[in-house]
Amino acid sequence: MQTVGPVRSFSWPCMLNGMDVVKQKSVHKAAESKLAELSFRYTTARKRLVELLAKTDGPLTLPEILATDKKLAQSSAYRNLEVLVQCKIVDRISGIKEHAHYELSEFFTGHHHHLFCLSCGDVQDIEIDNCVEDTIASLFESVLKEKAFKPAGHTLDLHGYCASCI
Amino acid sequence: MQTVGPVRSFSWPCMLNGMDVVKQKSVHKAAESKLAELSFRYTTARKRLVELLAKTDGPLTLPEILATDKKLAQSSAYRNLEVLVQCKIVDRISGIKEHAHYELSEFFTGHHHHLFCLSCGDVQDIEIDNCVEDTIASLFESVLKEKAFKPAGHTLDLHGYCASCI
DNA sequence: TTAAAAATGAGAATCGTTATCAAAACAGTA
DNA sequence: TACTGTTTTGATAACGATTCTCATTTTTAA
Repeated sequence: MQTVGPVRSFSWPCMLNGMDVVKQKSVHKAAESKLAELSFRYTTARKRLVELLAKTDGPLTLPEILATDKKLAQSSAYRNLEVLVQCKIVDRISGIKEHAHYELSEFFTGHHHHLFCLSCGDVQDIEIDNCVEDTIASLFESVLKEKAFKPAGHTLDLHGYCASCI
Repeated sequence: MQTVGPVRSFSWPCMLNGMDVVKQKSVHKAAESKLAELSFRYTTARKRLVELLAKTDGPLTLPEILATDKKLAQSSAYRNLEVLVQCKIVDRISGIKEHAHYELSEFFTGHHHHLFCLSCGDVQDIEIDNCVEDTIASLFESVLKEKAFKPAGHTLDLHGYCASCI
């Protein structure tokens, strides 16, 4: 069961999970070129990871990834996800519970945020209002003034209880 | 060296790190009563933890806590911090780097957010504009409508590089 | 006091993640 | 194609933060 989500208002190459075949191809192309920039190869194992994350709606843990694609070896998956994160192809979300979650980076999915289920540890994507984003951006400015701190990004995550845990 | 920070605009019992002796006493009183609610005792070890966190400016890791108070045992410190978190006396901040950070809960310190240093893993407290908070609150509303998700809190954290890592 | 319950602390165990290393796959060159 | 050096792989071991175990100590309440 794989559904296509709502269209997001970001410029190319912002794409959605559950993206169609044409878009998936450009994901692979972009991934390959991003890897090449750091002299990494776009191997079969790495392609399988990107493929899997591209067709999945929402971030996955490593056990979930391994369960979905039985051909992936644990140690290689960890190593390759690290490489993909380094090349900004994948984002790693360190959650509240045990396992980290992985998803295609915001380069592909567009800037978004997360819902963390405090009960089961599941993580969902959410988009938020541009006006909130703008406010956060202005917050950056004031932090820059008050503190000697060089901002590089932010996380605005909501914690609560997901449908299956309510 | 222990300084008193700026006054925050939250109702009692919002207090600051580096709080004075009188306020520290009320922290202990509140901690004791919160523990009692769940039938926990306010033991010496727990008091030492609260004392330490109350007089420190910003969240601490467990190694930092043990280094500061040599009388605390590692396993007991972990166990007691867990109890204190459970009683909402302490907040646990799972950072980007290895160790989690602990600080007095927002019940004592007021609602605030964090700066994560991507380089050294240090975590600082920051306060943000009420208007940002309001926007986030309204965000909750829309999430409630769109998803079957029961919100319980949020984190708005800035990632970047702290003064000593720039 | 005394008995039951809770807390302690040293060490062992757990578990997500990372490192190791020999074998396999690959790229470039002649 | 064969050669050579580099990258990747995957099984396994190691690591490290946190949690668990359990005998001992402390505390509570009768």
